[in-house]
Amino acid sequence: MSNLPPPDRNGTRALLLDVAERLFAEHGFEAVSVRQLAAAVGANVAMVNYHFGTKQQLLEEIITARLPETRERLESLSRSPLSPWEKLSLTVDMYAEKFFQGRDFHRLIMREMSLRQRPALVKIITDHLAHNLALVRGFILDGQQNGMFRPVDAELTVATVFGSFSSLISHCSLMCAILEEDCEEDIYSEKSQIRFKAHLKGMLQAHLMGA
Amino acid sequence: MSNLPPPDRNGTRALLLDVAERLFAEHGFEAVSVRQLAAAVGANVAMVNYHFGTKQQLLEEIITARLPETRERLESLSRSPLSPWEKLSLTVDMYAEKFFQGRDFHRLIMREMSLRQRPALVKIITDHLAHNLALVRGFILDGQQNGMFRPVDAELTVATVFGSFSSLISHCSLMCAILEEDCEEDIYSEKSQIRFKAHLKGMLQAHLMGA
Amino acid sequence: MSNLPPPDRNGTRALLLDVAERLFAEHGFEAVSVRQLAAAVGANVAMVNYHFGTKQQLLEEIITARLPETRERLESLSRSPLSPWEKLSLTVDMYAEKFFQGRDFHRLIMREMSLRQRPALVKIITDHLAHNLALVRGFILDGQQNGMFRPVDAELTVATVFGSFSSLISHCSLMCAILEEDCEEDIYSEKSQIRFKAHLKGMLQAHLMGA
Amino acid sequence: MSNLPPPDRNGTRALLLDVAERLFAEHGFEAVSVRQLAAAVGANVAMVNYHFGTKQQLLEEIITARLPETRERLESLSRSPLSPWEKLSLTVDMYAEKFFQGRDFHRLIMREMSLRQRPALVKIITDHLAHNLALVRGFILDGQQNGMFRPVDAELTVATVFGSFSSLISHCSLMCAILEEDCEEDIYSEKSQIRFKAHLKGMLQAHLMGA
DNA sequence: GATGAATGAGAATTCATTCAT
DNA sequence: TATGAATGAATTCTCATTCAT
Repeated sequence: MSNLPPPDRNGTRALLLDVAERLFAEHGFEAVSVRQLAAAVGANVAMVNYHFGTKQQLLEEIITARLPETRERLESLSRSPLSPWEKLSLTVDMYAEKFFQGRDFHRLIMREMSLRQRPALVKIITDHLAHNLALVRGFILDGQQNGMFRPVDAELTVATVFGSFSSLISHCSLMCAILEEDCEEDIYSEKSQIRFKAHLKGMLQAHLMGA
Repeated sequence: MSNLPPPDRNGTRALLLDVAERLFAEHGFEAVSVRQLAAAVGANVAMVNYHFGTKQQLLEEIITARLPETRERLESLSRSPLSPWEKLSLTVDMYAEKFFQGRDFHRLIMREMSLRQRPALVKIITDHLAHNLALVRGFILDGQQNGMFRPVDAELTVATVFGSFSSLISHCSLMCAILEEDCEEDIYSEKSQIRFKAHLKGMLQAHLMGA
Repeated sequence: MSNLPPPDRNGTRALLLDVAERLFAEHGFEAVSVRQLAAAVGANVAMVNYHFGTKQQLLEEIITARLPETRERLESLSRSPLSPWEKLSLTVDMYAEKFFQGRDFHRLIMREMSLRQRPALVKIITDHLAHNLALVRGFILDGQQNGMFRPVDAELTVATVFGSFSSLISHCSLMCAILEEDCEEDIYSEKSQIRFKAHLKGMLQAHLMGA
Repeated sequence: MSNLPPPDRNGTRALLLDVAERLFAEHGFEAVSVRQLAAAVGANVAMVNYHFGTKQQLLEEIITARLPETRERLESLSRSPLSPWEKLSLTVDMYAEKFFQGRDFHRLIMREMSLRQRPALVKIITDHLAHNLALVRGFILDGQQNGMFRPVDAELTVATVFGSFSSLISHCSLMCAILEEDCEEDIYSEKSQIRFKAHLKGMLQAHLMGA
């Protein structure tokens, strides 16, 4: 019951985490130098190593800090007494909000997964996401067992949902072109989010429960 | 009267293109040094610059050389007298084959699109893919106009299909975990490809035409 | 209460400026590598870039730092109440001292001017020197207006004086041969300087004022 | 008595000599790459080494080929029955013509002399020029012996004449500024040459023979 | 916590030159 | 003579990291 002052009150460290997340997401981990980072937060070059040990540890901290969030929300959803379809529907809502809001973070981990550069990090990310998606798959399997859902390919259905989110976030320039938006502000607007949720839910409904 | 097979012509150059595609796909453009590349093909360090000018121009050549392929196949499909659903179905087949076979290339361009490092390259890729996806959207719109398809969100449907492919290729470690495969050989096997095609077509059918 | 003399402050930076001036003057900018420079001052290769950004910026700093000196002295001479001839005579003295003492620097800027490699730098040097020589020409024009000097070609007279200095500094091996000196120590000795001043003043006197 | 076709009828070799002289003069020996040279004459990279052995031997051939010219003309002038002043006057004419016309060559050898990079080459140039200037000094000494010239400093007088030419050629941008010409075409025009000859002869006359 | 100088490894690139054809 | 690919050394510069203050 120690009422400490908020532990990350220290400005530089928190700033570095924030700015690094954005810069890594935009240009890639290897393309952002420690000097650029330091300059971007108005700190000394040595601060990254002082606070995080190495540049890679900074990356690891960015990622591991935010990974557990989704897991917790999915698990509580899983324990709730809602119907499988309601759980799936809320899952779509939650993912949409998370991905749209934390675009940088998700672009970052998705790109990290597509590389074979830092296997330990890939494993951490993969384990987290796989656990989450297994929960989502559970919703589908539940629905199939009680006859509410048709016998679709549950794993690939989950993959399709995840891929839709992932692509919308990672390939923003392409999505702008497809959606004929002027990009960036438009594509991640509240309106777009609503449209995207409706599309995914509609498709899942047809897929799982028929028209 | 020497009708030799091109003897050693372009040996080094072609080798570099091949090996670079694989290495860039695996570790990312910035993480692969020119020295590594040269070592991997058993050539001198200077050969990359000799043949391509700069490392980035090598990347550009890799990408621009293979981009037009898909476009041509989609355009001929577009001109064919098949029904919208048949066109869509063949499109799924073609994309599956292309993505599964040319995994390295597609991982590469998808990661490139997710970065803001080389805007000119992103534009080239985006333009090509957007053109292709506009053709696919055309198939959906055609189906909707002749009453065969339901009034779904055509653009986001296309995005979902693309996202499914993209994620399957780019996030291979995650997909392995979801599909409970031992990865790599399994996930891109003939069997998986058939499964994936069936899933996508089934989902599209339910989405577009009802159960 | 430590009123230390600047202890080791700027050690490396100042050393680099000094040594680079000498090496650039002797072998030419392009022929001196950053490695050689670093080795010559016992510093790390990266120090040139750390302190000056690029090798060329080091050159620019060497040059722009010392250019203004002469200007100030000529301007104060210009404002003085001396006669035109006295001004000219003191100008010869000053130039002789400057050139003999700062041989490396002057060889450097003179060679730089003879190249078309770094136009921005050439412009800076040219502007400075042209301003200075315009002041010297002013002394001649003044003398001509008040009837003390004959109507010689003022611009080319200035050019001749400058050329004499320049050649003595830049073509040292040739000057040694002409003057039948054993070179280097002899040619830039106090004795030589006196001889050179006397020659130039004598020639100018005959040229401007008759025997 | 073999009436061969002129031996340097071979285009590439002669072209290389010409173009290299110009490029070396403009940008300096070290700044001009063999590839640039080859490109400038539309030949293959290997041609420089094929024709001249090394890049430096190309430089040496450029220089040694043209050095003897002036010597011969001065020696024949020396043997002529003209008066010392006439000889000096013709010397000024000859130098002016040579320097103005062969600017590139003279800029090149003058810059070479100001470096300590290629001592053997410096020695060859120095020996040639020193021999020539010794002849010119002889004209002055002759005039002094027969009482026509005053007892000026003969060596430095020669140095001044040489320095005037040298500076006019090497520091063209500065000379343009002093002479308020728009440069390049103007400064080396026929008119400028006449002006320069008149100035030098006038100055020498006053210096050597009084007004 | 923070600074600025310093380090050593490694990056991409360019160089003159060579060689088989 | 001429070509184009190839070589290996050397170039400038940037990197993450460290250290004394």
